[in-house]
Amino acid sequence: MPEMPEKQQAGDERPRRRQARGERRIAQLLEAAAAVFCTTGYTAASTNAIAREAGVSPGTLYQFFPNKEAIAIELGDRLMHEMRETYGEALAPVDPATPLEQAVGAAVDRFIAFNCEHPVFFALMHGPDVPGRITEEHDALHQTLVARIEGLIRSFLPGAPDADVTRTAQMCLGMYKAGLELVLAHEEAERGAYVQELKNALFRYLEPLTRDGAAPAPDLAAPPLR
Amino acid sequence: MPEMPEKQQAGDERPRRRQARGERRIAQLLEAAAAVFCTTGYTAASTNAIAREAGVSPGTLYQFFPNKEAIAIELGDRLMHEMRETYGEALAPVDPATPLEQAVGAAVDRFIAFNCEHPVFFALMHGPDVPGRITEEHDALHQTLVARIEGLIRSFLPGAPDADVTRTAQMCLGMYKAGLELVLAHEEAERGAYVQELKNALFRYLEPLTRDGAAPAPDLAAPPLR
Amino acid sequence: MPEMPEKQQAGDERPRRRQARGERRIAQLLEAAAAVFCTTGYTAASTNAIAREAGVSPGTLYQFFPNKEAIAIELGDRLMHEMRETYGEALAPVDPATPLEQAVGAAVDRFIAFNCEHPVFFALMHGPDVPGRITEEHDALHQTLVARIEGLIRSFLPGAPDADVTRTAQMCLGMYKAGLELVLAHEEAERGAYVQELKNALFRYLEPLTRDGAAPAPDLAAPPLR
Amino acid sequence: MPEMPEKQQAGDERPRRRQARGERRIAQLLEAAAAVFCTTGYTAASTNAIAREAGVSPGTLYQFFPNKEAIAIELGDRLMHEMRETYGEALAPVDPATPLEQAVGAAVDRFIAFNCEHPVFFALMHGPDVPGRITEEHDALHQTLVARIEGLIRSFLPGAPDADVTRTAQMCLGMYKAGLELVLAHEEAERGAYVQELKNALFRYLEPLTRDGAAPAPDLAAPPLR
DNA sequence: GATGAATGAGGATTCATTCAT
DNA sequence: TATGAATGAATCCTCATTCAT
Repeated sequence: MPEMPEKQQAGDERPRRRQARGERRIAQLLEAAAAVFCTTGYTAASTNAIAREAGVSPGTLYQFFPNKEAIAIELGDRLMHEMRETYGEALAPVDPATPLEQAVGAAVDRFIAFNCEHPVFFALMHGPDVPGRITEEHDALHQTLVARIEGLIRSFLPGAPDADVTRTAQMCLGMYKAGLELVLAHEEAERGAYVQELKNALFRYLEPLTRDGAAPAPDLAAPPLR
Repeated sequence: MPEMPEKQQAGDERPRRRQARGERRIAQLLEAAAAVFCTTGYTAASTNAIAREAGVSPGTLYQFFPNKEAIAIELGDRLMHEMRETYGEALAPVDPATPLEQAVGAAVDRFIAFNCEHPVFFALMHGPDVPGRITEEHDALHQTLVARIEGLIRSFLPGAPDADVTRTAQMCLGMYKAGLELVLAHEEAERGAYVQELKNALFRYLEPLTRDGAAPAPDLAAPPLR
Repeated sequence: MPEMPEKQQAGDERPRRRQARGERRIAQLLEAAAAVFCTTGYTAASTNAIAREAGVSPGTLYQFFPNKEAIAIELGDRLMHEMRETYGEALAPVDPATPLEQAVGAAVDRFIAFNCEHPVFFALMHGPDVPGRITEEHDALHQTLVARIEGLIRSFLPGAPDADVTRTAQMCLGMYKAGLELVLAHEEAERGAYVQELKNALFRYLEPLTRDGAAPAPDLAAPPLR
Repeated sequence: MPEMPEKQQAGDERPRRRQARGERRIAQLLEAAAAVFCTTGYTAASTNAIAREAGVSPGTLYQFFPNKEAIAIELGDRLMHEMRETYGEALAPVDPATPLEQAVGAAVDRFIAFNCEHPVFFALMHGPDVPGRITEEHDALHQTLVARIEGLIRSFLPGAPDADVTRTAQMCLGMYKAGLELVLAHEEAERGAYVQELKNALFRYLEPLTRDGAAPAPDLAAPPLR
């Protein structure tokens, strides 16, 4: 047992040196996984395909990840990390005085820009195509995004009840995803038009909420508008 | 259904009866496929599983459908057919005088009701989880739905340019899908709240369009950010 | 549903005709499995190897057996069936007047003969090499054999308590197996000598039990022999 | 650790210390191997699992053992060594005057006690479950045990021919193994009963041999049946 | 039409072993 | 020495599809 303590105690350098290669491999594998997820979708992606794409043998992949889901989770984590690094803690750090349309517009632009830089993002967000089968990695990503949107919403609606904010955030995320799908499906001018459409939809959805403090929505349900 | 008679010129009865049996088989298979798509998702569904679920041999399945996609296409077609039968040609046959919120509310309710009666609908709408890989059946379904929504929108905006109507319809469908996902993911009161939220989002998105005829939207595009 | 009853009702011919091929395949696969189990042992045997030995593809094997264990179970069942067919319900149908040594000798001879004709028997009896990991098929085989030996013992010791009979039978089976291993490991004269040795051991083990009715063994434990 | 420079021409200390570390590693690995063999069985045990259990990398394992079999061989050797250390050269150093039942009882008790202290013993004794595939380590263990039993038998039957003694020893070992399996498979009182049963079987098997000097067994072969 | 057998490539995963550090 | 990365064949098993009956 006292086999390696003398070198160990210093810190955590030692294990690192070995992992240099490994760390590179992991990055390589995640990159490959991203590519495969993008082209085939998460469900249809195979670990063998990922390994092949990464130019390593299947065994090597399994040295670093126990299975496909673990890869997706790690990928999602890194994506979230990068998003946080790039855009700060909230999706958009807004001061409440910012006009809503500006905040929404900026958030959408960032969201889309981020996705264009990291196309896997989209693939991971959609995850397996079964509603019931929520896998861990998909959910983690989803929850993180919802939390970020909640933060954004709260900066405009400080007093709103949690449940309402969550619901609104979920709805916004859904609209984001739907809009993103449309944006990605088009090009050039049409793409721009869809970007605008998404901004419109979100702005209009949120705008009424900011008019009266407490009530999260002047629901058009019972005696709704007017 | 009497789609290919030109080859069967001679008899009328024989082919009929044969087709009768075939029709039943096909219905059986589609029902089974629906069940399997719902539980495992389209991508992960296997033809063998569908055949098993239908209580027939794999060979029989392939006597009626050349492959998995064909099953999904036929399933989508029938779904669309049924929707048309149930709800008429437009998603909601509206008279332009109907208040928008009412029209939207009714359309959402129908949409959700239809999906609850035909859960495959959701599975098929989402289809394979890759954006680029638009499969035929998914697309057919999608186009049909878009067309229906376009009809609905046109009844409110008779003079709007095609491109704008299409874009709006696409956006609406995306919001529908996103909202449906949220609705299905919750239960009881919360589900109801999400239904309302979806209605709100759609109404608010569409409402400005109805205020001025020509301009599809008093876009917050032009003078927006500032 | 009323798709095939008219042919079905007659009996069970129809399904059979199809299964003729399948039945043959099953026999073929079991034969191959027997060969593989014999050469590589149960634990190390692979389903692919069995399929290869049978000259079929892996998929075919899985059409008939869900996994390796199922093959072993079926193999064991057939073996037991054959044993019953060949030797009757008891391992040796004895009349209590038969001298014990004769009964033992006959039983051993049959046991060995049976094993020589069906070498898998040995492989299956030993099963996976972990004591705790008793697999179903090994256990089934074991229990059946114990039961048969119990029957044999009871014909000599009608009044013995169940627990004692079982224990004795287990011991006999253990000795049988151990002896068989030695017999198979040798050839010619030496093999014969081991056969005799096994008979001796069993006879001497059982002989004292037959001398006094009730007591299963004049135990050499406390004041043993003398 | 500063142990590498010169090959090892002169010093006594240097090599020693190197071996010291190596010895510890080896012991560590063997211990781990024992644990793994016990839980998964020899055939199913993997070198990676052994290394993991030992807390070392696979590479380290292969620095000391060329393969799995070598581990088993070394493990068996050490086991035999320990047995010799603990119980002396013969399985039981008996003076011919000792009553047989006492000698047998003591030997069985020791055998079982040893196995309880070293559960691998059992796993190694059974080894790969194929009769033909006698692996080296299994055989070594087996031969050693047989030799020890031969010694024991000879102390009672000084004049018996080698072949007979060997055969008897082999048979005894087989019975031992079979009995041990039963003993381990039961607990509490039942376990004790099986221990007794094993003693009975061995004693009764050997007892006739001690009655007349020359003939190894008053075989029930020649004038037996009758 | 219907069946069930057959296929073989491909899925995830593990393994004994080797190699660079 | 020791490590951990790497390998690639082999594990079990499934799948879409075809074929003989």
